[in-house]
Amino acid sequence: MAGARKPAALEEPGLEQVGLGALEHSAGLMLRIAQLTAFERFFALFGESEIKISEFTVLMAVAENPGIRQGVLADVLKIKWSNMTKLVRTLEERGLVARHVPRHDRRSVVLSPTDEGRRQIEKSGEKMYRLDREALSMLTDAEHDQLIALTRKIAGWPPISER
Amino acid sequence: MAGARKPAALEEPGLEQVGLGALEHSAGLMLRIAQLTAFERFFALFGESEIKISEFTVLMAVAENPGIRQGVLADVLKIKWSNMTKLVRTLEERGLVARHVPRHDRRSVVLSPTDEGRRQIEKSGEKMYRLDREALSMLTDAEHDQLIALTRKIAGWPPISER
DNA sequence: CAGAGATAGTTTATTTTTGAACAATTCAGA
DNA sequence: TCTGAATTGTTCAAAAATAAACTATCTCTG
Repeated sequence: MAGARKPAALEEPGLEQVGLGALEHSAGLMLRIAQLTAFERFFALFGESEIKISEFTVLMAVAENPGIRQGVLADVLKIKWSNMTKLVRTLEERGLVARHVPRHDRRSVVLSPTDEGRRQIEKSGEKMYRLDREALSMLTDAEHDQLIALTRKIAGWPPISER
Repeated sequence: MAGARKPAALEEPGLEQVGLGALEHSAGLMLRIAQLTAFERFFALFGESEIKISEFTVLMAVAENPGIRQGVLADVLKIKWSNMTKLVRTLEERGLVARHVPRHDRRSVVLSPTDEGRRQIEKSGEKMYRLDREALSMLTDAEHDQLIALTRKIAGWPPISER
């Protein structure tokens, strides 16, 4: 019927006989394809919802770091500042996070979760983690841990043990 | 001066004291952050150029699979069909790939590289792979292999050994 | 302390991506 | 064979992401 024929299910596209030759050793490309696959699967599981996954991620990050500057959060999550502005405004309008301009640096904006925001996390947090893991259910627990270790290293974050 | 303060160099954003709590165990999120980091680094190394990386990737994939249907390639590379249409047209206009409608199925379009396309690959292929590896230079060779194995598995591709 | 330059965030124009509607086939079953 | 559904690809309008210009504030240096 439409352009993309797959009904947003969890099927295999099935590389079949394609094969990308040397391209398959490009970790950058593979990283991207894997990421898109993972998100496709996640969204298929997650379905429609009020809050976007990017918004929920920011909300959770804010709850974990109350008083964080919005630009710092943007950099950590690799969200562009101009997008973060819009995203945070949405969260504020929904009463999930509060923006506050600190007296000592009136250029900046720091964020904290509202009670409603905390409630939202309480309500949906567990589901997020469950679906995130399920989207990657082709990996064993050991492989899952390996993936987290590798991605941390790529992102330049310290290994879990050192924190 | 501008929104993004970093001069597109290879600096550490330096997660510093942030820490995302449980979110750091979301492999989906980590996968995304790692992918964006890797691409950021790749582009910083790669600089300006005639051909976009997505275009070059398609060109190489076509050269590896002459006669492949454009929709199949789109699915494998996780490119939307509507984007693939535009992308392939660009490659055709530059004389790098040829489009051909096979007689037995006149709905479809199959692709093959032109001589000029092959020449382009000859010219730039090595550089691509080098920079791709360099963008992930924080990984050891063993980790790099691990990453490729994991991403293949996520994408639903067979392990290298089985091919 | 004046002022140049840097930093934080927002706004706006542009580009890119997406999704839905569409046309042209092909397929499959009555 | 005929007809309704499915496949393949394109087009186009809407949504999202990006980059560049801009405002406000802060910092540092002479």
